[in-house]
Amino acid sequence: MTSHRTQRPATIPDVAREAGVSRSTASRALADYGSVSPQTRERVHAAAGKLGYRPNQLARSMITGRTHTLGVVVADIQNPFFAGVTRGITDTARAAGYQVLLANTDEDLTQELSAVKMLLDKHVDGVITAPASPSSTSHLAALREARCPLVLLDREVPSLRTDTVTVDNRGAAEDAVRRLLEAGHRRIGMVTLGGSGEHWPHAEGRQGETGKDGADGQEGDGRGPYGGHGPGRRAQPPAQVSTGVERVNGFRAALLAAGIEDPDTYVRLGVHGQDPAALAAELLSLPQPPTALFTTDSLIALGALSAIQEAGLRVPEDISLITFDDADWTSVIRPRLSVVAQPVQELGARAVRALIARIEGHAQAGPERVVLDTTFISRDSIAPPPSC
Amino acid sequence: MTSHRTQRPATIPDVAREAGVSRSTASRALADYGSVSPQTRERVHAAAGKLGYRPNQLARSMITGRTHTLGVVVADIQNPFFAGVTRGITDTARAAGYQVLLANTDEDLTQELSAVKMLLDKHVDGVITAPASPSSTSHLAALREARCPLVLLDREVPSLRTDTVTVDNRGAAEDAVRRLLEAGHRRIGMVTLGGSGEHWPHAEGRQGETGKDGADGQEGDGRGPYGGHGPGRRAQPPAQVSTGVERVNGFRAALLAAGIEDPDTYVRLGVHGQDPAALAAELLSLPQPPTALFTTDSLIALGALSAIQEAGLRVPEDISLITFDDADWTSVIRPRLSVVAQPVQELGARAVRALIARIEGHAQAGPERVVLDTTFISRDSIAPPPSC
DNA sequence: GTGAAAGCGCTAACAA
DNA sequence: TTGTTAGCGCTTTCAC
Repeated sequence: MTSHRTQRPATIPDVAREAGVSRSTASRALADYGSVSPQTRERVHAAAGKLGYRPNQLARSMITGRTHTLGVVVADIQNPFFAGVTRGITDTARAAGYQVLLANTDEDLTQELSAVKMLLDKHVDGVITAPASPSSTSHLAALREARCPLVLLDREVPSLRTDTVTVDNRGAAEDAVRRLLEAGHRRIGMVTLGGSGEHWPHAEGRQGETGKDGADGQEGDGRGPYGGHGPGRRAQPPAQVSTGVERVNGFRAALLAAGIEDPDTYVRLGVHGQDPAALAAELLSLPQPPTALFTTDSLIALGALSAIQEAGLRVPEDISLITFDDADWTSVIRPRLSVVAQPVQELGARAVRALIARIEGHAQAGPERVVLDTTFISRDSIAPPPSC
Repeated sequence: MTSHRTQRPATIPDVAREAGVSRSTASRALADYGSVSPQTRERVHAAAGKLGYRPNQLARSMITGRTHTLGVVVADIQNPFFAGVTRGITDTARAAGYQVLLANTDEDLTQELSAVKMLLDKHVDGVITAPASPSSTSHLAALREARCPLVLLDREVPSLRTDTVTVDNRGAAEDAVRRLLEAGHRRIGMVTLGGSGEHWPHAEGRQGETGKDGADGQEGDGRGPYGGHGPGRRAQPPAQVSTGVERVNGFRAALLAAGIEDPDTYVRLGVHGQDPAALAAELLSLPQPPTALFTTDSLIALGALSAIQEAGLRVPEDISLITFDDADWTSVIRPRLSVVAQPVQELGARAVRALIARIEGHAQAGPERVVLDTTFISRDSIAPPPSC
């Protein structure tokens, strides 16, 4: 009964035997560390090739503590924003020799929690996430405890002091809304989904019943008033508290700067899962409805569009519209939508680079904070308000 | 120098010591196998809880040969079709206690190859993929060799005799085109991207310069003529050769059945990466342009829409349009698009279930072939041809 | 029902 | 430069 050697995958002992060296020499030659003479190296590789040797990554990982796997936790891969981000992540990771373990959470804290636990159990080398909550972050702290690097994407959690990759949400929103103001609009509505409701703090000003913010509350900064500024070169903006909230703050700043006293009248900050169309419809059915709408992602824009049509209104004659996220359809529908484009793939790519830098030890000492520029793409969905 | 026990994660020996049992007993109690007395079991679990013990999945996997990880290889997560499928996959996998390792290929065979290799190296328990080519399948055969179950999604490779989850592309296309015919159209165009060009066989009939089909060529079926049939209850359709090609065949069958002699005149089967808008524009600039267009995914529909607008045409007055895939925007643009909706999440879910059944050994003997129903959603993009 | 001992495939001290 | 030895954390015979 001769054993078939092709049956069982070849192991280091097999290669060592074939090459006539010891296991450790074979290992050194194959994993490319320590010192091996060129000839032996050659011989070992030849033997490995001949036997079709593939290192058992499981065994290797157990020793080295590296799995070359990145954990990615996002709310919803079906949202074009996250789809683009994920695309950027997987591509960049692969190019750097890392694989990606993906989990959806639907903005649900419980799912996020168990996802992170799983990732930790699987010994990922690092985690990228857009956290559902800035306050309930014990699972994220657990990552630190396990010495598992973490990069926050799209959303910041100041209390965490970890690497982040975001866009300047406040500035971008402010800039976008200013375009609406410049077109002559005074009643401007905003529809956004602020994450999982109670978890995220509400925006500055009245709208808020607060909701415990900042949590562990080191780093009390980032809450102060924010000097208006345009896009482009600028000083480091303060830490953002929540993507949705920051955008509301930018919105409000723009209106305030234009002398509009009660900027919150037309703000609808919904919770995740709420129907954006209903939120928009609510605004449109007001006695003095807004003459322009600002939405914070392409899915919400779709809802707004739906409500606008339902109300028998036309864009931009009756109502102007700007949205975050340059989804593929925004330039095909008529009128084409003016948008705040986020560099989605780049966001993912930068997150991966920051994470790998951290993993491989060539990152700066403190947390790195990457803030990418958005691009306003002017198309046909903005016109002066109908009364003008 | 007392060692801090919270520093290093607790291991089985730690738990065993704490519970006052042997390693093997602890292992048995924790992994829940063999026989352990209820009391010991209790004691071990208590100890584990106290120490915050988490099993090292790497070590466990090395022994058991199971990683509880599924490999997923898709062309492009940014395509809403794959985003939906991936969503279905991750959700179903998580519910079943599996994680998902994701890879994008951009329909590139080389990337698909290395992705599969990586997944194998990572010892995934199974792989789900929408293969880029039906002929170059050596990497997929390698999966079988490594006893790694494989489920094909959206596309079939008859030579592989493995589980597949698809929709009835031919029937769905035929049905959709029939709607166009019933509206009075005779010049119907089709724009599709057929995967990576040379890899996929061309459609039946003239269009084809062939391209080696079927490859290893066991199972020569699935190429014969295909009796027309509606959606819904039906006999098992023959194996599909390529999603794109099958749809072309359905298209052609419908036209032929309607007595149109030269159904290929307005068919544009592009290769991946080609600009769908250009393909559509080409059709529209013909001396006798089509009065209706049929596209095979939402991205192509966007391209077609773009070309239609460029040509100064209106939907549906000047030209009718039907597309595969009920992307979110199709029901919001005006006119709303009539579509062939695929059960995207369900496709992913079924693929996971088939795969896990295979992995866990409770699957039928032969390959399972799941063919899901599509749904035609009638909206406003179909009208009689302008000349009528 | 429980424990002792072996071993998965690999890397990493330490010698030589 | 190379070989010897030990051991990562776990499961799993095999005795008892």
